[in-house]
Amino acid sequence: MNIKQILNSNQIGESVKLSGWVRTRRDSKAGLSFIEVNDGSCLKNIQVIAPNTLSNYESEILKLTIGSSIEVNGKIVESPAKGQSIEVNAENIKVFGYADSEEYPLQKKKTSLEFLRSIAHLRPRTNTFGAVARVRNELSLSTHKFFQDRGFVYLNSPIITASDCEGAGQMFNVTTFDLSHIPLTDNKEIDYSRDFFGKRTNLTVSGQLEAEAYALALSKVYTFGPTFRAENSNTTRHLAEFWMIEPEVAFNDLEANMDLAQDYIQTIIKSVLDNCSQDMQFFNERYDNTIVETLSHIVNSNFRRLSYTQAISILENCPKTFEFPVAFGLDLQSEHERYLTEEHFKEPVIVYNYPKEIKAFYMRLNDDDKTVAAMDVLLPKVGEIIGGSQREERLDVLSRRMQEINLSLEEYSWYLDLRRFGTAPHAGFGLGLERMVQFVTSLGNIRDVIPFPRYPEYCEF
RNA sequence: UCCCGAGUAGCGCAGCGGUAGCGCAGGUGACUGUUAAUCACUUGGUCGUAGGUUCGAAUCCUACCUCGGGAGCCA
Repeated sequence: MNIKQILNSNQIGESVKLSGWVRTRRDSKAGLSFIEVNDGSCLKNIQVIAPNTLSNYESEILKLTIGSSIEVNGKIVESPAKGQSIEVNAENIKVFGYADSEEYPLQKKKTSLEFLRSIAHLRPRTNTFGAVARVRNELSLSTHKFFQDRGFVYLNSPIITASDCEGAGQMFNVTTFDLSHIPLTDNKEIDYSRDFFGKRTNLTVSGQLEAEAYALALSKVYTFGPTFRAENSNTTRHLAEFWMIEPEVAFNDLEANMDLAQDYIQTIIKSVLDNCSQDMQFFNERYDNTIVETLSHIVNSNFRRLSYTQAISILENCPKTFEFPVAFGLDLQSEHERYLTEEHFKEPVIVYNYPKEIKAFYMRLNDDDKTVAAMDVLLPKVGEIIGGSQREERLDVLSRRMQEINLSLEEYSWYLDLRRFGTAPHAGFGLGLERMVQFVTSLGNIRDVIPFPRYPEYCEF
């Protein structure tokens, strides 16, 4: 049994075997040692009582340090002391490995998240990172549950792609070239025809285009995979490698898309509140004493929906002065989004119908010919957690918009085929998993909610 | 990439022109069904790097490096 099961079972008198890592050891002159063991199954440790009658008490138990790994066989008993209702009386303890306390960096003391980032291979052994890992897992699991329950098909969109898709930012080049001897054409340009795929290829920045192909066949699909952006962005909410969830639904319009986004966010947050209450209590106590309340509120109330035009109007008429100008046609800056969601409404906000000039070519042009059916879901603190839209399903309109921004119709012919043959209205969005984890755990830096973060100038472990 | 801020013992920090200190961790001892145990003692630092100013620099100046926060880009 793992420690979570033992603590929940309350089977007094039962024999158990448990394994884990020592969080602390206290010795008593009464002839026993208290060993708190954690195995990551839950936030809580279990207290193991090691009597000095154990054959290896002097030789091994008294040498157990924080971080040592052990296996315990013993009996579950009621604890005579305060602090825990049950504990395990050890009948034998096997030591797998010690952790020299002069060298092991995790001791009973405060450590900063920045320092822990430098020991990312050991930080999962802390309360915070254990809790983050479990919450992240719950968000992933409930994501699959949410979509599966609604008849979506899980789609594995390609990681390597040849489409220089949607200008979603700088891409990582994928090549097998010997970079010190790159083949050149007669014009001294890189000869990608001699590369592995015979053309220039990159890591995906979005599975959306491929998801559209499958949505226009299976009706409802979602992708959930790694995404790569080579943008030189150094912030608390950007990573070069992150995980994105992208549902795509045929016959949905923008309204249905917003409904889906809200339902999805509320559902996965609720499942974290329901299934990770101990971890959430920890974040509430240690990081943000309003987070559980905030999340509960979000689960139970509709997101505020307003058009871009309405958002501009609110910003123009608000008493706050902004660093960046506010006007129709200009994109909303971070400070504007934050004002809307953190100060004005103090809850999640969905802004929709943006000017076409500031949004991607595939977003459906509205009848006003000025705006597109785009939507961004904004959350307090993390900002944009979802970007999505109803897609342009009209072949002529889509072709025209692509030509306007000089996209090659030939290269995207397969994408245009989707409109050429049996086109249908459809919509979807992308949600950054890490931003969701960040929001739910209330941790300030996205680098602390992914096991091994990758960002400019940093790819350790 | 730009704008701020910070780099002092393993970790968290104070010192801000006179030659380095506190807390925690570690070590030793005492005490204890203990619980971030407690108490006493104790190890440990060429103050990010390289220059410069000064009789004298952790403290002032310059450059660089690293980290953090904010901005842009976005998920």
